[in-house]
Amino acid sequence: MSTQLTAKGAATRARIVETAADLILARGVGGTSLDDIRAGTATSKSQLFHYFPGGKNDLVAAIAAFQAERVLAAQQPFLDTLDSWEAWAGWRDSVVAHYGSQPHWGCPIGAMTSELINTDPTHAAAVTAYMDRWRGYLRDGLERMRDAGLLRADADPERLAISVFASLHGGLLLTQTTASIAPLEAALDGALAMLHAAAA
Amino acid sequence: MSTQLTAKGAATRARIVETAADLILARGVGGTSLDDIRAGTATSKSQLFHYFPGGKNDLVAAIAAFQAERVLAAQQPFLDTLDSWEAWAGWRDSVVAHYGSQPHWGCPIGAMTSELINTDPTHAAAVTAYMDRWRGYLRDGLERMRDAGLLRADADPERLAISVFASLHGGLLLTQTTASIAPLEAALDGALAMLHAAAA
DNA sequence: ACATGAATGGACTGACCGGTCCATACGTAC
DNA sequence: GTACGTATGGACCGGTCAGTCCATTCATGT
Repeated sequence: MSTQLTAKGAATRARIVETAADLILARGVGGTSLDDIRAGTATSKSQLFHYFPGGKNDLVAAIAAFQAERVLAAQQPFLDTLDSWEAWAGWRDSVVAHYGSQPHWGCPIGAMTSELINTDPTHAAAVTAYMDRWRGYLRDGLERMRDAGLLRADADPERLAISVFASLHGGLLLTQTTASIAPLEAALDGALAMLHAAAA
Repeated sequence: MSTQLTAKGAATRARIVETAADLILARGVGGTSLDDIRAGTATSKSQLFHYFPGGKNDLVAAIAAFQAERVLAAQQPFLDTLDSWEAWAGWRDSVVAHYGSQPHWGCPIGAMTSELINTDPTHAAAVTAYMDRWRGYLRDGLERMRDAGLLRADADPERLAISVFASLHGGLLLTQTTASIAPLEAALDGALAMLHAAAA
């Protein structure tokens, strides 16, 4: 990335990432060609390679980072303060609201993960890092709750966080297959019930 | 499918499906070419089209059915008798054992679902039907448990089944990203804790 | 205005892939 | 043994895709 970017160039690059992210979310990495992206962004082939010298790989990496930031940002206010039962309920509602308002069902990161994990270890590692960070917020909140006496002393925040995280992503997978937000709600409610079962 | 199959032909067809299923499980539908399958099965291009006249679509459909049956068969003895807490614990262990013994991480059906849902509605519908059937076993068991007084009368078997199913598939997704069976165990234990919270 | 480098357009290429086609080998019924 | 249908081999075709290349336009500093 030795080339300089003018304001115009940066805007074009950002436009490419955003639009391509939606295209890939809708049709998958393998199902989206550079020509699709070129058409969708009103750019030319040379621009794609100008801004992403590494070609599709570069672009996919940028999109993965963009998607991950977007997903985490939407929950950020809640993720930072998961130290009370009310906060968890609020997080649950914000997750449902966020994924219910998306033009597509399912989780952008989860979908890319399962598609790339078997074909592109480099990208998969990057995406996995985002998922770990995400799950870390849940664990940290549970840890604080345990230390505050809201959870039983023998509760395992890491393990509980994994379980909640699995419910979340499983629920998101089911929203895809059913084209409905209901499974996500059921999954998250189940996860919260599970947490309450570990209350002090 | 008007052609006749001799015993030899049926054996070849079965060999193609089994081997191709493993290839696709390892590298995805889009990441597996007919040439890969041809090489992996020691057959020729014409045989693939001889046994699957509809081409790759036909083959993928056959593989999806094969995978689904394989997965359900592995749990069948447990799925039919999910009407006690002991049975659920046994199911949990059998699921962990089954997915832990696979050469690859994650769920064959889940992976195909999320890959095909955006590109091939026909296959996605077939795979979704299998997932519904699978989830139905869980719901039926919970219904029997509620009727037997093991669950609270106001428990919603359908909703609980969705939640457990989501935990299962979320856990399987995490086994992929972490290359470890631990997340699945945590997810299933969480799901069982959630069920116990609905006990009478 | 002119020079420099970024931004853009789009034709072109080589590889890959799904699918077709024809030729050959095999097996079985008569 | 011969005739017919299945099983198999592999060359070939047309389309698509990622990636290359060169020409042109635009913006900016001097």
